[in-house]
Amino acid sequence: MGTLADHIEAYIKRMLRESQTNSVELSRAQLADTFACVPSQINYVLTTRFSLERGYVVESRRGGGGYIRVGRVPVADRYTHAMQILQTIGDELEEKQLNDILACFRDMQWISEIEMRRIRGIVQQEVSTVSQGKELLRASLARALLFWIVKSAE
Amino acid sequence: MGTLADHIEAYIKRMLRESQTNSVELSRAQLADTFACVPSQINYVLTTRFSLERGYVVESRRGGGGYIRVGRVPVADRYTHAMQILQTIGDELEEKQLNDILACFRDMQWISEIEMRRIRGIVQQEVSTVSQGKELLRASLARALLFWIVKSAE
DNA sequence: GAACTTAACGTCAGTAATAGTCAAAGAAGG
DNA sequence: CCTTCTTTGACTATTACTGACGTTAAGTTC
Repeated sequence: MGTLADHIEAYIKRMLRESQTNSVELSRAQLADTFACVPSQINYVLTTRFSLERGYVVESRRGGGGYIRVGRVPVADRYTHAMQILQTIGDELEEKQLNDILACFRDMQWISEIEMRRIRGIVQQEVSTVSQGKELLRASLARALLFWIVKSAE
Repeated sequence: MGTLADHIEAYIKRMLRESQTNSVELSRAQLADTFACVPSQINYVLTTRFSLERGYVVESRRGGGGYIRVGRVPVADRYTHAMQILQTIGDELEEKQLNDILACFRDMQWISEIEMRRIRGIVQQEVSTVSQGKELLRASLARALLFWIVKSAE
């Protein structure tokens, strides 16, 4: 006997399975009405169950004709490993750790030597623009760029 | 389905694609009539969807024989243009500005619709992990990812 | 050619329709 | 108990659309 959030999650996932396009468009208010709950409950379900890490992208628009679109991003098996490594990146990332990860990606031939240098360059460039929170920014940038590459390779 | 504004936007973009000259001339009153709306709705669409930030120029003239001309911003060298846009990103970047840049990149066919969503997803994901400096982080992430794409396309 | 008329387009503020955020209360499980 | 997950609702932000009123250009009349 699941919670309300579980039911809403299942409902959206069923819609996704039934859609040909791998994405569905919802109306927050209408969905909330269907499940007789407050609209913000829908946001709760989306943030807890349909995160990028779990393989979903959520877009939305407010105002008249607003909507919420939930899309499935396929996660290929051969990149599961790469994703696992990305998930080891914590809040902060030292330059040395970044180099380790880049070396790992290069060794796995997920990126080339040139791309490795390019990533280092971009990250260094961006990190040098801030005076505080360099490790935080480095972690975000590394995750973002490597995630992009992993996803693009699919 | 989309809103009225979305339809008018699509209509104008189709006209633009079909025109060889990279620009189209409209009659506000006539267009409003076609879509059965008030004329100012056309202005709304033009300011929200065809801004300079998104890579369009709009000229118009009032009075008898008045017109509205919508054109794509002239792009001599696509790479240069992309870099120029990236350089307009300052220290901070609001979500709205990011959307404009992404829309512009998509309209220039530098990125696909799917890639646009992916970037939005990655940036949202990363930005949501911090409590402060969201605009700062968004600016860095956007620059890094888009720079990566531009460089990779060279 | 000044005044008037007509035909465009522009602005702005208000209303309605959506969605997002956040903190606090409640429930469930250890 | 204590922690973590769920649920709620008050408040906020964004987007779409309309209509009244303003501005500009071209044509017409005398």
